[in-house]
Amino acid sequence: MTLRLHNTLSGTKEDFEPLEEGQVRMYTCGPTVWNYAHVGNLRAFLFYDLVRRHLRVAGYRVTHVMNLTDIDDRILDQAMHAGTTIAEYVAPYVAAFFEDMATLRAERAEHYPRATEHIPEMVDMIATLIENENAYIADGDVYFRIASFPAYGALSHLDRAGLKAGARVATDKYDKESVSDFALWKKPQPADEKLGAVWDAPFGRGRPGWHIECSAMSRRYLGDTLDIHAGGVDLTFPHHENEIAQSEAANHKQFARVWLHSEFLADATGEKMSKSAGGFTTLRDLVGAGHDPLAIRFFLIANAHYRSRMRLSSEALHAAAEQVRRLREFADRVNRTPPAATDDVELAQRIADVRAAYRAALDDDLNLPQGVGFVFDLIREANAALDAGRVGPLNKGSLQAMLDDVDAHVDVIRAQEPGLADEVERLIAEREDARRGRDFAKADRIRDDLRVRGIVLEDSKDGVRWRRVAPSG
RNA sequence: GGCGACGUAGCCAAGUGGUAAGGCAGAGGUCUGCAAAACCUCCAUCCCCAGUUCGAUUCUGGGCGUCGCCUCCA
Repeated sequence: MTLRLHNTLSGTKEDFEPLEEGQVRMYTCGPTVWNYAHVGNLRAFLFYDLVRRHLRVAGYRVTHVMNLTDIDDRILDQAMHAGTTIAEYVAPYVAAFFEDMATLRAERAEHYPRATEHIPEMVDMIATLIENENAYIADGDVYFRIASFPAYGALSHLDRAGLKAGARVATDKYDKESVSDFALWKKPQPADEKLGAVWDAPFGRGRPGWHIECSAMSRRYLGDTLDIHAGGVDLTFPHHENEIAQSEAANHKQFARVWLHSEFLADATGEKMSKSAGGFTTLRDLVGAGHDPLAIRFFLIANAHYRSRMRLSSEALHAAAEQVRRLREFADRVNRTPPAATDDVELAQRIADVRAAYRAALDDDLNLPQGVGFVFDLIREANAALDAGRVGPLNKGSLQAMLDDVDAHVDVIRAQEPGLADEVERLIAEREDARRGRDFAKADRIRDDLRVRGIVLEDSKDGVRWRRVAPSG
């Protein structure tokens, strides 16, 4: 089975083959830590997580780099208003980013380079570009000369004529040769020194532009050519286009072989969620409203294909929560059901087919929603087989293996909230004591308290089981 | 103005040139002391029009609608 990925560069799905056999070098655009990430940002970050997980399922070793943009205009503005340095301003948002990623069970990348810690790499690359006349100095700023890079526009399929005709072009407050030339380095503004946002460079003191960090840091950690570069669609132009121009002009090598772009998440009104536009929802908002992080994770990666736009709604989130519940309930049932004496041959074949179909769906440009659909089909059949006592030892093993296949991507089935299980088990034991002592008031109080916290108890003849639901008051 | 995407049941959503996965919600039923879980049954002809085709939701053209990029943006 070959992994096929939709490459923005060609606009088609291509068989994936890394440069070095068995080893994938992947760079993904991370957060600008000027605020909390909103769930739209997180959709992209979880998409990266899905890519790296499936690459490993497909047998590759992965070196994944995700940058943290810790200097840009917004950060400068905010730090100035807060009367602090950019480093201090950014610290809590960096921490929040890692917390959010952990809450959503994203695997850690191998490297999280920060822009401000890689100024020498950027200065070095800019110097090369100036030397090669791909860049020029104008009034203390350094700009990339797009005219020197004929391939400019290949990724986003925008030609420069189109850019010039655009209704919204930069005003000429800068002394640029061409309106679409972009900044590599910016001369210091009066406040920058106090903000801790000025560095020395042979071409003058100042700070880096936004795009250069990705070119410089990806080269530092992954070399001249990346197997995969991923980001949100809105980064295609100009950010990724500019990265290509900088890197290829400086390195004379292809920058990234495959470009993956994830679609954005829309808010409830159907419009793109965006920080600058105002209304946006953070993970904290959703969790505070009682949504289970596992459901949010499942919604963000499995509700729709990564190249489809998706709308955030409480109904969709609830549906995702139910799907997670169903997966976990089923896994739990398979695990605790003693196998029947014999295996069901037809069921065995179905499980094998579904496992193959699931894998094929993921190999086909990471179609997790489709793969999950196949799995839910089988869960219904397997539940019926369990009802009928037709699940033998081999069947049980392959059902567990199938769930492992799915959890390799979704990672919500075996996930446990640390410490929760112990506490709930303790309260259940306390409640059982109370019931034995005929203290039903206390027993019911414990059950009600847990219900408020989002834990439902189910009494069955095999004992008490518990599960997580949305908290209720 | 330029470029592009999308429009599938109440909601989310996959998909295919041969009469449309899955989840949520809803209705009825089985099981159960009750509840829960689980299972069974029911619930769409794919925005509109024209064309290509034996046959189109799937291809082409037009229309309508929604949205994105062209500016910071995952």
